[in-house]
Amino acid sequence: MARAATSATTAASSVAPASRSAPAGAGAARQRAAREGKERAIRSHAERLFAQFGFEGTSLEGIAQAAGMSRHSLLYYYASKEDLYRKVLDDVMDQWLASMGAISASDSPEQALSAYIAAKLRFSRDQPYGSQVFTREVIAGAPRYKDAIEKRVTPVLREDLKTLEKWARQKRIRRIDFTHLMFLIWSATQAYADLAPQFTLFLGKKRLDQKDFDAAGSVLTHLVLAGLRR
Amino acid sequence: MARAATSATTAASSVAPASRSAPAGAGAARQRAAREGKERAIRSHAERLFAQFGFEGTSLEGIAQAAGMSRHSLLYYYASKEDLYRKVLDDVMDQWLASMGAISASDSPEQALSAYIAAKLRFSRDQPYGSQVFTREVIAGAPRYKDAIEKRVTPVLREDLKTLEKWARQKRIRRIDFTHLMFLIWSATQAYADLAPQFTLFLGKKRLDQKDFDAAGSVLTHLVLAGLRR
DNA sequence: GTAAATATTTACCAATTGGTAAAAACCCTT
DNA sequence: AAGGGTTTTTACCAATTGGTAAATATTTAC
Repeated sequence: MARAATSATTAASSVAPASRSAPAGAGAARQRAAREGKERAIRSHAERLFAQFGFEGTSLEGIAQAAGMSRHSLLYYYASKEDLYRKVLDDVMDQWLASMGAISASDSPEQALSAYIAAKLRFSRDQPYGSQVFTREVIAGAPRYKDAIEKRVTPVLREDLKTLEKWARQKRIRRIDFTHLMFLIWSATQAYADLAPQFTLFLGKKRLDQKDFDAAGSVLTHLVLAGLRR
Repeated sequence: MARAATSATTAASSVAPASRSAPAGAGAARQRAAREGKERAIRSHAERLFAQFGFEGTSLEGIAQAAGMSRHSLLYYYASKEDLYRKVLDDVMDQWLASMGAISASDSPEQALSAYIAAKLRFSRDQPYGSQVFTREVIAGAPRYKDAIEKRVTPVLREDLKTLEKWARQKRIRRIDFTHLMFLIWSATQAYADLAPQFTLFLGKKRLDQKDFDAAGSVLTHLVLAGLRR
């Protein structure tokens, strides 16, 4: 009954129709571009479906259909479901690291933390599916991505802790338990992607808009800065 | 598809056994107790497995096996997978409402909010699986439990908002966006159930202990109270 | 002991799952 | 136009899925 992950309409999407009036010799390049486009399309649809139905609940058939190809073609590009899943999460991590970065140690604590929170919220707004896939993986105990989390997320968090610790030594912020502060910022910002359905339900609207994200940022930033004031 | 035609079997049979004024009927009581025990066992194992694998990723076979019975016996107690799933979430909601309650309007804001945060964290500690099932459902867009969330969670949240609003009018707390404040408290406390695997990974331990929950409560309470100070 | 309710087992089913192997079609370079 | 690499299609497969129906066993009440 995985009808859930299988879109009824075969129509599908994506994959730009290879512009063929390309100069001679560019055939290989066009081919490569087409391939990359297809792989990107696959990962993008997979991300959306994994977010909604989880790893086990998403079928390759459903992903392939959404991407406008057969399951067998999909398996030509990705060796297995788990392979695809991991590459989707790789994408998420890449984009997360690219858009986030660590807490800027050179700015003032107020500036740096505001910017950090804003960036994290922007990520939730722009990459809700990726965020959801990530959270689902974590809830399940990270059975397929533990190593990558350990290797890519943990170091960044540790770096941030050092920055906060330094500011505390300089008496620029109050010393509290910075680990749990980071957990709080992480979870509160993450929630605007993961728990958006619940939030919209309560707010009585279809989707969160920019105002909601602004308000969320204001509240969280205000609380964090107030809590760190000496 | 065909699941619409199924039901009424268990519901009908559980209607009062024709009030026989016979001497006690200790046998029937024992039988009823045994049945309740089995149903509780089923729901409890189902909760754990739904938390780990989600609705689609959990098989009735797996639940039945964990509960020490055949899939067919399980289907005797619960008409379908979705029926069982919803009843698991009913349990979660019951326990949540019983252990939480609204923000106490009669206490001082500081007292009431501290108690509220502590209770929510206790729930995350004591019912991590239920919390996870709930969050998974929300991430997926609450396709199977939207009504109950709307009916049972939303009113409580609204009540809490009114309390905060009242305090603000009385100038006992600073007026901020209380809706997003509630979202923040919800997500931050919820995270200690849902994201525990990530937190333990970072903390380098197997499971969160009481100290972690205490520290989490301290940080969150401190931030909330500091942010609400006028 | 017997009838009736309660519970479990057996038998069966159609659909879907992820994946392999090989043949066929397509496209690019020469 | 031919050869070679790249994609897609066809054919298969064994396992698992949730669910129904009926037969059987077990327990309870009389």
